[in-house]
Amino acid sequence: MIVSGHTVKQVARLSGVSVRTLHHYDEIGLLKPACVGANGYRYYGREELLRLQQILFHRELGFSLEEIGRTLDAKGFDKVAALRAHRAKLEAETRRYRQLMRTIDDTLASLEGETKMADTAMYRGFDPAKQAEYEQELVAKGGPAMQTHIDEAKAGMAGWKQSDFDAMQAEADAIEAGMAKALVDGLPADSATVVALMRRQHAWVTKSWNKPAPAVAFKGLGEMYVGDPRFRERYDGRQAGLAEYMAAAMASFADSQLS
Amino acid sequence: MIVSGHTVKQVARLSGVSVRTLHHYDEIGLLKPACVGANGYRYYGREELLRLQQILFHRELGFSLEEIGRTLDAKGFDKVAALRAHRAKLEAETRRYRQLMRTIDDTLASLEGETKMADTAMYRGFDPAKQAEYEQELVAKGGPAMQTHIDEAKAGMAGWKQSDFDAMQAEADAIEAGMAKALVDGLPADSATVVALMRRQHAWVTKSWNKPAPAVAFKGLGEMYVGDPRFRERYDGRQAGLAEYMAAAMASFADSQLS
DNA sequence: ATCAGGCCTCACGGGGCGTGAGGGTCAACC
DNA sequence: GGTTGACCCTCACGCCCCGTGAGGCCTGAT
Repeated sequence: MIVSGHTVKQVARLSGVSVRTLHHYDEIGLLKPACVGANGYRYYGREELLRLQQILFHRELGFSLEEIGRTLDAKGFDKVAALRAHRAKLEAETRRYRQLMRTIDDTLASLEGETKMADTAMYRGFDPAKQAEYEQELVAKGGPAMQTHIDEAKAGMAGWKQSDFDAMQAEADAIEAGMAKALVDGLPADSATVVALMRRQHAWVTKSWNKPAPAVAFKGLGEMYVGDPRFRERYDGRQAGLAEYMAAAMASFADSQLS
Repeated sequence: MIVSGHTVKQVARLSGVSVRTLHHYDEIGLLKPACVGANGYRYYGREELLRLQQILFHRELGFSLEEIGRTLDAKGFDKVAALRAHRAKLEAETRRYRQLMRTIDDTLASLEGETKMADTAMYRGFDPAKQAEYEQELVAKGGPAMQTHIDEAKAGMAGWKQSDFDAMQAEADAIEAGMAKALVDGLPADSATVVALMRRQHAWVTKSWNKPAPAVAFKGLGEMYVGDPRFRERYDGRQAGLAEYMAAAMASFADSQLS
């Protein structure tokens, strides 16, 4: 058998990661060499280089190595779609950076001009999860900010594949079923069971938006279930009163857990 | 004594960090509360909020908590200058992100068009330390890229204070003294002693440039010591032939260590 | 034959918190 | 004046992602 390809050092140089990192990735099964020589040497081929690129992108975006592995190994994983999603996230990050730069400018102005700055304004841009809140601060409750959220959600989902949608559908279905049962059982919106479901709901929204939903937005989403006929139909069609029940649970959850 | 200020949770909400993180920062002495109640509660004031903001900026830029502490506690620390430096780094990061996005676009094109991509091109933008090399790839050796480096170096140094300069001066002086001695002793440019000094020199350049010097640039810097009369005067004034000796050592180091 | 410069496998450690366990405190309402 | 429930505290263990040797084999050029 002809052994060819790049050695660890070569891959390290190409990609900028350390040799130790490659060893580690091999250890945990994240990136296995194309083949291993009789001497135990690792050899990487083009496919592995591409996979490493994917890994680095995901890592750049803050995923854990385990998540990355699961994502890349999920069947139906679409490289093209994933790359597009990465692009979108990078754009979001650059937006966040711009926000940070503005925060710096504001702080500078406040330091030089001796004008006082609101406590909340000092941290704009640090927490990605709070980014949306700042946006909402600007346009007041409701308004166009919600639209922004939805737009970003769409941008994030651009990188998905059928299997992802299927999985998300399944989870949504499970949550709705649980909520329908809770409703029928007459559980209060803040009962442990419902709170647990809301936790899943929040995780679901987080995933589908590609970022944690801030409390206000989560609550607003719940209100949308009641207000928007398409949503209302969907929920009430499954179980009478489910839309309102969901909204109540989400509001309660938002107030209690995410405050 | 009147105890007032923000509690941990409040600070956590304002800044987006976890309560545990605040505890941790207190533990390691990075961010102490303004005062601690008789009950042991931590209370943070405006000054602490500002310090936390500084910490978050530094953290965002990848500094270790220890480094952050030392920087913030260094007397003569200039908030304004530091903020300006942060801005510069954020700009650099956005540039890197743009590079990453371009890499994505290239990869996408290569995936869709079935055209092959150079192995090196696949990783553009991942390793900040290699960023400069990509820049140099574009403008060929020497040229305007060097200028870019110098400009960025200046931008980085904008965030320094007198004490920093003093420390850097001292280190530079020590290195030069060591090199002068090595020269007098007739040590070859690749002797262990000299290599050790070069390691310090490289670290020094890394610090003064706020990022690791790529091999080509390090070598180029050495050449500048010979070519630029101001540098030449400085070195040869200390010890005849030192400029050339430094250049030779740096070139050798660049070739051997950083290749 | 030698020798630098890769390569390998352990194995320890360390930064930056997450995550309980176990237990006080405080404001508010009964 | 109790009882919540939401805070607060202090340990202390653990996890992730490697950095950093130590100790030893491979290999290609001199």
